[in-house]
Formats: sequence, structure tokens, C-alpha cells
Amino acid sequence: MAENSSGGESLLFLTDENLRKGIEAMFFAYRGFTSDPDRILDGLDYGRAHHRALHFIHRSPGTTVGNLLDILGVTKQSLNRVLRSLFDDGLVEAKVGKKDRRERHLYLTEKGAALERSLSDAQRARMRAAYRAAGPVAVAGFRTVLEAMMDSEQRRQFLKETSP
Amino acid sequence: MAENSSGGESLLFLTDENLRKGIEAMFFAYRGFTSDPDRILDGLDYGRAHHRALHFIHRSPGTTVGNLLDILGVTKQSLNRVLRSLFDDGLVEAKVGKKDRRERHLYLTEKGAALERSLSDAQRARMRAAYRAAGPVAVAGFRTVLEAMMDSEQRRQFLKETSP
DNA sequence: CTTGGAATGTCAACAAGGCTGACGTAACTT
DNA sequence: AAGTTACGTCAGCCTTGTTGACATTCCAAG
Repeated sequence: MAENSSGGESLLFLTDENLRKGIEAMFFAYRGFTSDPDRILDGLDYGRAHHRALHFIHRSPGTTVGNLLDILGVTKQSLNRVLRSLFDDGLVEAKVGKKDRRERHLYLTEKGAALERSLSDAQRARMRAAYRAAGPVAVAGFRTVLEAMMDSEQRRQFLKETSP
Repeated sequence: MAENSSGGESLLFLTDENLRKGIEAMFFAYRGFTSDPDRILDGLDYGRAHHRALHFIHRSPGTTVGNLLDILGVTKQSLNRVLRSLFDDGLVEAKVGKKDRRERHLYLTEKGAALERSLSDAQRARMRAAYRAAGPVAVAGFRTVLEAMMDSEQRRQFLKETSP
């Protein structure tokens, strides 16, 4: 992963004070990160949970409910409440699996895709601005640290999907 | 959207696909980031909201309730619910302000400091491991991108406090 | 074929922790 | 004396997480 390996070189970036600042940076940045979509959702009858569902269905059309459960890390009951409202409002469609008819494969409708787009446009805009301001080297570092911060199982999942 | 036209220098790190991966990385990393303290809190009668309060009172002993409201960005009713339970359990003390006796200055008790320490130890351990694995250059980039992602007011606050 | 177990999805009820609105009290400021 | 500020509290609502119980579907073993 890295160029370190310790030795004598400066490990000053590992001081408790530095780590504390990193922790707070995560907290404040995550708040900014979610704020734009949250603002859009507010007023519609949806919340952040709906956003997450739309995002991952968009990313992996035809994914099953069980799949989504693994990715989102919530209980099926919790996810179901969200999905039901998305069905009812015609944002998401479920098709019974052909091979295994217990499974429901999820797809965005036109309407669902439109909402997903507006949410993700807002979030991407902030991300793009941050990336552009920071530059490619910083962005690479950003990704490296985030990956190292995930649970190992999560990281495995994250890295295998659509490799570079 | 396309692969960007614009200048000659590689702006490939700004593709929509790349941004999407960054967005997901934030999501998964934040989950890892909070999971260790959450596990500790679970079983005690506290949650993430209590953790946040303890963290910022620890960081700025003697801070006022109003201050904390600004930092945490929640309503006083919401914060009050949390603070009350921390008072009741003897983790936090409030002292009436000397200059302005309307203000309550907040401090951790020994017991509160102990819990804060155990939570922050867990969180710092993960952070340290991630930092160490990624190396100092990546960490610098990480911080740069996070700062660029905050709301501007938030960033101002964040950067002024205890400068490098 | 049938029956039992494993996946998968649904319904009901509850808890944490956000929110708004209204009101009260003490203390500072003008 | 009047208005503003800092804080606390009551009441009630919403989102989104949780468990527990139950229904459906598929598959494999008898």
C-alpha cells in the first residue's frame, strides 16, 4: 500500500492531536457531503434512506433485495419500509426473478431515475468542486485513506466492483 | 455528462464514475469510522449523540451549551435530552458562568473523561491504522479533500481552531 | 410426491434521536 | 423598566433504525 515501513522517518502525522483533527474533519465533511441531497429530499416525503436505496439500485439495476440488505447494512424490515414507499410512488419497480422466483429484482422507473439524477447531481457537484480544488494527488490520497478506514469485508467488496 | 473536454491536463479524476466511487467510499468509510464507538455505546444507555457531546466537551472544556449547539448543528431540545442524561449519570458537569451567569460551562467529570477516552481510543485506533497504512502523503490529501468538502462556514471554523 | 429446512420478503410494534412550537426563568443590556 | 439573550422544558411529530412473528417460495431428502 504505502511508502512507509517506518524506520526513522517522521511519524508526526500519527500524533493523537493529528488523529483528532482527522476525526473531526470526517465528521464535518460528512455533514457537508449529505447536506445537498438532504435539502432536496426535504419537502418531498423522502429521507436519506430513500436516497441510499435509489443510489444503489441505480448503480446496480436488477439487484435483489437481499443484495441491497448486504450493501446497506440495515435490517430487511427497515429497508422494506423504504422500498414500499418507493414502489407506491412509482419510483422503483420489482420484477420476480426468473431463475429463482423468491427474488425481487429492483429497477428504477423513469420517475425514479429522474429523482436519483437530481440527488446525485447535487452530491457530485460538491464532490467535483472538492476534487478540483484539491487536485489529483490529494484525491488519490483521499481514496487511499478512506479505503483503509473501511471494515475489511467492506473494503473487499468495494475494491472488487468495477476495477480500474 | 462526458469525460470532460477542457484543458489538456488529465482531468480524468473528475469523471462521473470516479466521483461516484468517491461518494460510495465516503459512505462505507464513514460507517467504519463510527462502528467501533457505536459498539461500545451499545449496551450502555448511550448513542452516537452522546459520543459527539462528550467529544466536543472534552476538546473544549468549559464550552457553553450555545457553543455546542453551533458545533453540533442540532436543536437545543435535542441536545438537551442528551445533556440531561449525561448530567444525571454524572459524566458531565455544568458550572454557571462567572462573567455571564446565564451561561453554563460544561466539563467532563472523571467518569465522563473515562468513557470519552475509551470511545476515542477505539476511534483513534482505526484512524491510526488507516493513516499508517496510507502514509503521510495520502493523509495530507485526505485532509485537503475533506476540508474542501465542508460547508464554507464550517471550514472556516475548522481551520481557525488550533492552527498547525 | 411430499415434507421440512433455508432464503426471501412482509407486517406490527417499539426506540433513538432528529425536528417544530410554545412557554418559562433568570440575567444581562439599553 | 423594557427588551434581549441563554438556557431549560413540555408536548408532539417524523425518519429510520431495531426485534419478533409470519408468509411465500424453492430445493433437497425421504
